Amino acid sequence: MSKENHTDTRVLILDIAIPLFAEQGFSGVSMRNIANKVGISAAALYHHYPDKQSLYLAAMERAFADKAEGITAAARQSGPIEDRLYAYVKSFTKLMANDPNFRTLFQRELLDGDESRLQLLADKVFGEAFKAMTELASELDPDGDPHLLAISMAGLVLFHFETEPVRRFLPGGLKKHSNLKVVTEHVYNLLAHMLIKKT
Amino acid sequence: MSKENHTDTRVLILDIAIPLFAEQGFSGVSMRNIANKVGISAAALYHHYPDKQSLYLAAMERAFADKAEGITAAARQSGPIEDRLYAYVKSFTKLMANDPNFRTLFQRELLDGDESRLQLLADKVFGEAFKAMTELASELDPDGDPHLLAISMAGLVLFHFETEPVRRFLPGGLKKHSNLKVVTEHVYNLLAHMLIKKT
DNA sequence: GTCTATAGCCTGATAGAC
DNA sequence: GTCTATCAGGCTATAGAC
Repeated sequence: MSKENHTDTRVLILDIAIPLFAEQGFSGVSMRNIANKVGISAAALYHHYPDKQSLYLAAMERAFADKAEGITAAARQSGPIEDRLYAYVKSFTKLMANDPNFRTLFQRELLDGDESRLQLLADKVFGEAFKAMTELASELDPDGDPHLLAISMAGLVLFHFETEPVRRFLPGGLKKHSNLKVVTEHVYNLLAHMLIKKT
Repeated sequence: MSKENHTDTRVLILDIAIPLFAEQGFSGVSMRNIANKVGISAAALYHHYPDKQSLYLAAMERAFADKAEGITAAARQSGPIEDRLYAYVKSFTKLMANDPNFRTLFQRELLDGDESRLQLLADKVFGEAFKAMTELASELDPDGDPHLLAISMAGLVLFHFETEPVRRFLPGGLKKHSNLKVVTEHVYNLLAHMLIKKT
């Protein structure tokens, strides 16, 4: 039916490569590393992907596919703005807490992504979700800059997970501080102050 | 006087290596890359540092030295809490805006740092500054968790710079959104809502 | 679709002359 | 303190058998 012959191996390779690239980055992972874990030779990898770059891009596409849809839906659900804000924070936090590969690869792309990869990230992964977030931001603070507030709303969540490995060495750092519910409540309460001020 | 013979070259190597490691990460930079830029042979590098790992650690130590002192001082200056909060946000934003190598290396260490490197980061680089931030957080929200709020206060600033390469592809993204003053005012206003609620 | 073998290059690191 | 030369091994990628 389709032009290409999609075998199980083709996808299996990506599912093995994704956590490897997340943990060690593009230049930290070799084709042999991936091949060994898949259980085939490095040469066989080249039957499925023409080169390492293509394999990496295919892995990113799979790792990033449809990940932000829950966030978009949460920010746009019906109901009072408090509920939408809470649903947004919860779904964003959930994504970060439950999919560490996604989060890590996103961080790595921010550091290492070239122009075209960043454009893809902005358009296909976060485009619609970010638009929904700016709409929410406009309601939260009609006089402010929605882009700035949307970025803040995202950073507020992400940074709690980004700093997880180092926080246990910082004063007051506890295990519960990476807990989904704890982060959700904290960030929601912080952002909800804007509403309290307005009403 | 000192046991080791500190030549200019020893420091020059680090100042060349720091931006390279920031841009391409540990595994993306070779000893030959560094040597070429310094203008010496790769073998000469090994006269100054026993191996690549040691050179990298020395580069981190130099890149991170005394960077957080301004933040500590700002958070602990005398005056009303509004002023201290503003001074903190401004000094943190300044550091992130003016020292991209520092910021990038910090992000990379969060991704790739092993236990001992993260401990060093927590103790020597951010230890005192983070303590000052938790004290500020306690004043801002006496009923909240100061560790959580301190993390939020940092993430709120950092994320605006972390996302700089991708924001121009997102709706509403403008050049001014990485501007020092714009970010400072935005983050300060956001955090100040907590004060308004309390007073 | 997978293998072995290998080309050609880059890697970290060392030896020894100057 | 820097050099050239080199080692041993890893890297991406290809050739060709099965």
